[in-house]
Amino acid sequence: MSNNVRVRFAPSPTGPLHIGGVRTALFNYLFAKKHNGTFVLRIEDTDQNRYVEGAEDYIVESLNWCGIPFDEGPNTNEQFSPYRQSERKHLYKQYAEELIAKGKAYYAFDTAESLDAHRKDHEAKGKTFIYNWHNREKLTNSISLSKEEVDKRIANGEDYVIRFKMLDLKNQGSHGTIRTRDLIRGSVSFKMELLDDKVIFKSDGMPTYHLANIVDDHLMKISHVIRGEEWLPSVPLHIALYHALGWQAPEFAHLPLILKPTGKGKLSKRDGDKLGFPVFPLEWTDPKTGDISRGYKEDGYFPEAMVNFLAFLGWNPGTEQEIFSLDELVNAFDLERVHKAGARFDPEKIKWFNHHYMQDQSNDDLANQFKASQPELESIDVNYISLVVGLVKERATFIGDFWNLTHYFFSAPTSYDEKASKKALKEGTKDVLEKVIELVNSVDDFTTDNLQNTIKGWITSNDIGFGKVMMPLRLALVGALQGPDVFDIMFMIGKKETVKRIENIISFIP
RNA sequence: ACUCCGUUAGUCAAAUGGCUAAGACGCCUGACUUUCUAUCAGGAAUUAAGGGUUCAAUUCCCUUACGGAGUACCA
Repeated sequence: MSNNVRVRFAPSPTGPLHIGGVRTALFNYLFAKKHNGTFVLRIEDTDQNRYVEGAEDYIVESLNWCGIPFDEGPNTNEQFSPYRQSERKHLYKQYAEELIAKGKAYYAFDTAESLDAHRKDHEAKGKTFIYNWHNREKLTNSISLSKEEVDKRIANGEDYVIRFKMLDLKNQGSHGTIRTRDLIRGSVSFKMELLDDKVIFKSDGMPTYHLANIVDDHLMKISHVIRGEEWLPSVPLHIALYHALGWQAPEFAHLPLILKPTGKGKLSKRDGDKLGFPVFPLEWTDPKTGDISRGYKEDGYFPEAMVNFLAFLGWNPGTEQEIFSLDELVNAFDLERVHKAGARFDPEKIKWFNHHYMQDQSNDDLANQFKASQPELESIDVNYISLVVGLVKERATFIGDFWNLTHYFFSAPTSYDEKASKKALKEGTKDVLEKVIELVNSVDDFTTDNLQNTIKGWITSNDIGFGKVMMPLRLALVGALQGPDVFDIMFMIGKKETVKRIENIISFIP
């Protein structure tokens, strides 16, 4: 596995890229980079009905925002292009026909309605309709029909699909099982007799996922297929297809699914709406309905935080280290350490990662982001904002938290928190604050240290009790009982403003 | 219903056929003779159940339960 590692992320452009898809892409990326391989993006747009305008661009932008760009893909002029299946349409039919010629596939004329009827009929009897070896001779296809009849139907332009002959009793004799090795799950086996004859080529002239997928993986020399667990049941089909075409199958690795934070099933857009967190990397506007789905980026998450969090959903390094840069992830990543069981999505934990990555950024960087996001700060010196940010950033998770945390650095409080007032404003508070004004005025060199020494000195020498002074003082400056060190706040807003705010609250006290 | 996959605290999860089953998020408590959503210190909480194999099982095997996925001319 040196330089021959080629992996692909192969989404369908049917809407915004789901967070689970991002994780799949991430694991592909990590695996590729770990082995000095190539990460390919292939757009699987074989279903024209489900194509959604803008979805492909969204996928590309999302990967870029996450910092996991592809090496080959649409609009890169690489040797295996094109990378959109719709542009590779001409490639697939010949392989379907090759399979027919080899007796491994056949034409089928059954209409969707008649198959539906069969399914309903079976269901009513408590059985499952499977189109395969046990009934294919009774259905309408090139096995049950004469060659003339088949030719005639095709010549008449009748709709047909091509089905893969999954198990051929005449040639394969026993039913048996098909066994394979999955890089994550180990040995996996399937009973051949229960498998159905899947449609590999549709009546609209397009291949189905299964055919297009293996043809492209083969042609693009994909060495490892890393995809979601929902594909595990298709593995026997894919392996049989590789065999039938005389190709070597790639290695498979099926990733565990990402589950809802609570309740049953896999994570869906609805869970995000209900519980108030995004399930998409970027904001998405539905081109048809105009509905907007929020994105991690717009909600204030840093891509590093999301990537770090996602990496730990279904994988861990086996050490106690949790904070990983992308490079460190590449180094540590190993498919063997990927879990088999589905992982519940925890919106709280990704916040914790975000908080952590916030602390890593410089005050200046954060100040610039803060300033850009808050109209009130337009005329404020960014250096001042930077100092403010430095005082509060350890209690912020998002840039969007800053305003709530710091507005009193920029303008005086216009009201006082009711509960805090009850707690802080007691009998005698007025006198205490009046004395504090005196003390503040007496500090000529207005620094945090000088303020602190003066006021704390006064408190201790008069044996007053810190709470009696500090709480009303904080309330005067902030409007609530929150924020960083009171002396830092006084220093930042300056002597004049400090005095003004204390006078304000004195006049507020009845 | 059938097929496949899975199951360590509320969640993400580590570990080994054998000492008190890591760590993180969250939660609770305390501290910081000034607040807190921060910080620090503590705490509660887990091997799904039942059978085997074994001197010994969370680890290996079986059964049950539960969970997930798939059973489309969707991917």
